[in-house]
Amino acid sequence: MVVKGSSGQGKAPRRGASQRTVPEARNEPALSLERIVACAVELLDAQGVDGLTMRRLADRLGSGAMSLYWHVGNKEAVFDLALDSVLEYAGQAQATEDQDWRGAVVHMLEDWRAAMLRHPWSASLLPRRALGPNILGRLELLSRTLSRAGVADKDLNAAIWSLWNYVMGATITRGNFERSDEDRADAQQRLAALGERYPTIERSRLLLDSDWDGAFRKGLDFLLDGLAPRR
Amino acid sequence: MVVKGSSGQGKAPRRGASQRTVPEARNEPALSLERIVACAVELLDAQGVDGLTMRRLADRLGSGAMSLYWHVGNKEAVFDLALDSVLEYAGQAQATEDQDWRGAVVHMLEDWRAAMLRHPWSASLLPRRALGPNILGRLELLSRTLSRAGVADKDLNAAIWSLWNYVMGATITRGNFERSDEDRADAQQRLAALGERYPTIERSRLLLDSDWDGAFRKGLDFLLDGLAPRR
DNA sequence: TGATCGCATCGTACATCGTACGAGTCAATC
DNA sequence: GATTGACTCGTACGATGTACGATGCGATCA
Repeated sequence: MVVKGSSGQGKAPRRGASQRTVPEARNEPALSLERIVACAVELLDAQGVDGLTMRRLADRLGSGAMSLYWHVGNKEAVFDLALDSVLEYAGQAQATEDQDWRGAVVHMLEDWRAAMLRHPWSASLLPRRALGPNILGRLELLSRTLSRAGVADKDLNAAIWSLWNYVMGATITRGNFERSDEDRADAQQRLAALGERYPTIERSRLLLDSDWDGAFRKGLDFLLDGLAPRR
Repeated sequence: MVVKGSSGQGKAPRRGASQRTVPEARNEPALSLERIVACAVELLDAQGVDGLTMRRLADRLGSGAMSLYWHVGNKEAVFDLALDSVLEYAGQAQATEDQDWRGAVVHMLEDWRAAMLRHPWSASLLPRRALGPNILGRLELLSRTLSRAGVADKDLNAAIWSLWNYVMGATITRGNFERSDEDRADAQQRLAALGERYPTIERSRLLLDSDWDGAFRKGLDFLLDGLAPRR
């Protein structure tokens, strides 16, 4: 059993009422794709992208490193699965039917951004062709909502990508500047040292105390105004 | 001599008219930060992010692997320097004085995007706090131009980040979907297989033949309309 | 002239990584 | 009882980033 590419969820091992004896020498509940992915997310949260090693992951799961490869194919797949698993979206069904399409779109995109900010490593995993079911689901929802809101078919793709791009960029940027206080101090000092070369951004304290959330909301509104004007 | 962080460019070795004899046993022109960075970019262009190894880089430069560490500190620094070096912008001085501020902004941002698309690896390096001089320069230019165009100080940071975010996201997304035909066929097939779950994005062929450039331009225009309305 | 010193280069060595390979263990089936 | 297939894991290999120390060089100073 191998999950290739980014798409996979394998069938869970069936194991009935009877317990395996060896793998869980005393307590470990046996490997499964779900456990692996969940544990990978934990590890990424705790140690960041570089902290995720197949060996460490296996240790945490109480198994041998090579056992993982029955379930996942390779490390790339672990990354892809972890990323997609973090981007699940609950509000699929209900909100769509609202006539408040704009509220629905904003809600989904803000939730998206929030999810990624909860897991800062996710931003650095984005630059890869990972189109798991959750990501596709969000795209589908976005697409359907905009379409229902009256965006013409010929403008639909442009609208979707503009919004998606905006969210991606905002998340990545935000993640970059949300480092430790120490890093922030570093940046300030470096900028001050080069102050005369970059007077405008130094004066506006661009790197230091921008209102990220406000800026995100504002830009999003402008985009929506343009893409699908409030009638 | 060590370039720490992302900011550095060290002074070039001074070497007068006389040649060193050992390092360039016959032909190699001696190590320098510039040569290292330029060669790193070449290597990244040719082999992608994973293709860049200190050993390979050193080989190309005709030197030993450890020699690089006199100039760069660590591999991270090489990445940061390569990224920034690719983002140089020529149009600094002249365009700024134009009254056509909007043209200047659009030009700079499109040039930015173009530069990153010329070097597809740059997108995957973005999610890191790399603020080299060229990136800062672009931010400064953007900032100054918008300010001069009449954007109020209190709105300035939000405007800058919205634009920056948009460009980042667009570039990263575009890079992801510009893979080989083979990958594209893969995606198509995968989507078709799951067709019934994602009918809307399948119908619009979202992943296949979107007009990236057009979408980019359109979204950018909307953003600019909102952020700094044409009077 | 020789001694000293800072810049720069590089060989060796080590820890760590992803993972190929194949042997092992079990439950279910024949 | 033999076979099969799902699953686990120990060992091993090649590659990587880089710490460390040895080495050579030109310039400076005695």
